[in-house]
Amino acid sequence: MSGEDDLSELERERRAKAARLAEEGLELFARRYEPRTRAREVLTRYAGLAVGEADEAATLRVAGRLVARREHGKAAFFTLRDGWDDIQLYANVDTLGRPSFDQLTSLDLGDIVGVQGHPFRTRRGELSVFVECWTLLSKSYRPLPEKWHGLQDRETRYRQRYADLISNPEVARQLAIRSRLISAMRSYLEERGFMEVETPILQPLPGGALARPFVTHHHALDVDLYLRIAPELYLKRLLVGGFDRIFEIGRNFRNEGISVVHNPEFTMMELYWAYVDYREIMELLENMLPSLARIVLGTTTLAVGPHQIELTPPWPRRTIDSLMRQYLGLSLDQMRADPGRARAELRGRSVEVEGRDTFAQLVDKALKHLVWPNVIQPTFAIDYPIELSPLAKSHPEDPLLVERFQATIAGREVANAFSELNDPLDQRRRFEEQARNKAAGDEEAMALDEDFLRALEYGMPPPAALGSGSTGWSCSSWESTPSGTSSFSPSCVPRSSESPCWAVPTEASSRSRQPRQPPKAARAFPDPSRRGWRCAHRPLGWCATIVAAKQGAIPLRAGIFLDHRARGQRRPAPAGLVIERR
RNA sequence: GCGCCCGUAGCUUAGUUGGUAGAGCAGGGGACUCUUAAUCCCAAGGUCGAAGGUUCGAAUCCUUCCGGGCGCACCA
Repeated sequence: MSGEDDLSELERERRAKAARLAEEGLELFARRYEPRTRAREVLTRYAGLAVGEADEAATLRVAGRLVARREHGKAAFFTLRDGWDDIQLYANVDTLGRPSFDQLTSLDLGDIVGVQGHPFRTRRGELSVFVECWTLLSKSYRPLPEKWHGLQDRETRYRQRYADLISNPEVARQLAIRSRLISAMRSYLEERGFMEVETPILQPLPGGALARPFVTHHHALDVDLYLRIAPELYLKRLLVGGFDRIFEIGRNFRNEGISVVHNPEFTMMELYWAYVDYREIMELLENMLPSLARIVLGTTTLAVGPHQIELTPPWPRRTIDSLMRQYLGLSLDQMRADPGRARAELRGRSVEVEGRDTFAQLVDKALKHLVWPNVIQPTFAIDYPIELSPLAKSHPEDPLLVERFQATIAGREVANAFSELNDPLDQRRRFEEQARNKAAGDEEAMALDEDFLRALEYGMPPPAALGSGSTGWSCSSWESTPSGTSSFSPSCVPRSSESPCWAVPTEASSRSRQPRQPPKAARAFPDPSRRGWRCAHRPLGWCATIVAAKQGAIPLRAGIFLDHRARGQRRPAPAGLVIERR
């Protein structure tokens, strides 16, 4: 809790008002409000009430946050927000009595209240709850963002997702859709004989995808572990063990750039199906998505931007070769044989390419810049060149192709699948290829996983697999409103004030007094020689930078943690050392 | 990493060729018993991200720093 000095005028005003209400005998933070009816249910149950009509026999109890107030002397209207549904309240002096009415109208926007009353429809036609009595459930000490424009600032919206959700209920609705989608997907797969499994997130070797991993450390074992970049290799081990239809929905972690569609931690569904190839996976997907859409949205037609997307199967299958011919004017063979010409054709279509781009990268860029933007309706792009897909099984008719598809909807890659390699010797060769790339400086190259190869050597039934990231099947492609991100809590660059902060008392402070507000968990002082730590160096405030050292290639700085009462003094008493994560 | 842009009251913002800030919402006081971005009246709220510099004078121009956003690249 900040000291009074740090509060804005508005916050002081709210605290004073809260104290006043408490004096009048109001409990500021109640325990429960039960039974209660959700706003959504009230709105549907009484949708049939005619204008001006009231159902005085009914008693409703609704609860939520006051987000707007319209006073009319001896009457008042409120907007109560319950989740992402708003319902109007009407109160007047005649029903509540003067003291209760005055208290109600003096509440702050943002306060959470419970209200008992009956439903009626106003003369202007809005279904409302006529307040007969009310209870304060939680006092809000912070003013809400602007009621009409909502919270706009992107940074604040991501960092303070709670404020965003209060202020922009559309975001809450999108997240609820996403949640229902995942739930429906689970049921759909289970009904078709797939078993949900959980595989390690902490892995001794990161594998199954080409990406930079996050590293962490197991202290008891004194070994580095990696947060998984994909569950793939562990799911395949389960296939070896005999499970023939499995899937996992969970987080993957990739140490890459952060953007609206790329969170370093993201949810992904991976599915493995033994004894089939990518054709069955295509059928599964083109049947599953419309089915989920019907459950979650009640329709198989989606509005995405200006486009109407129809999910009904079958979706067209287009080979990469035919897509290249159509959009680039070159076949795959031509591109492979003459990358220079492919580069020229791409440049001619104003796609930026670099001289060192390989055949695989050129195909990738052509897909991304020329093909996907033009493929609006659900489509399977199939039969990728082998250079793009080191883990896929080769095509029976063309050794330079693999059995792989990507499903795209409205130009977005929704899923990626292939018939999986199950020859351990072949797999070993491809790992070794990756090892050479690693040696050549490719940070994303896959590590050779001996245990995984051993599993394959026992024999894995031929499987096909599907991977689908949540950005593909969440709001942006399922709903027309772009809400920024599909994540409940988007990752942000940590702020110095939000970074994990540890402090240990120094001699000086243990002799004097502890700072009034030491950072929480001020217990351990992590070894500063470990990567990724740096000093907090806020210029004047809680700490001051005292040294800048260099440890290996990592610049390190440690700081003195000051008792904040000592601010402004010439020689403040150091209360501890502070370091902060980069 | 590279490029472009931004930072003004709790929120949403205006600010002209440089003359030390003007609104709306929210908050305070008052009026109003069916409003819905309610309305009307009154008053209050700002070291214009920070520090330097140029200038008689800086929110505005310059430099540095801090915080952030958006493209591109990598990728889901």
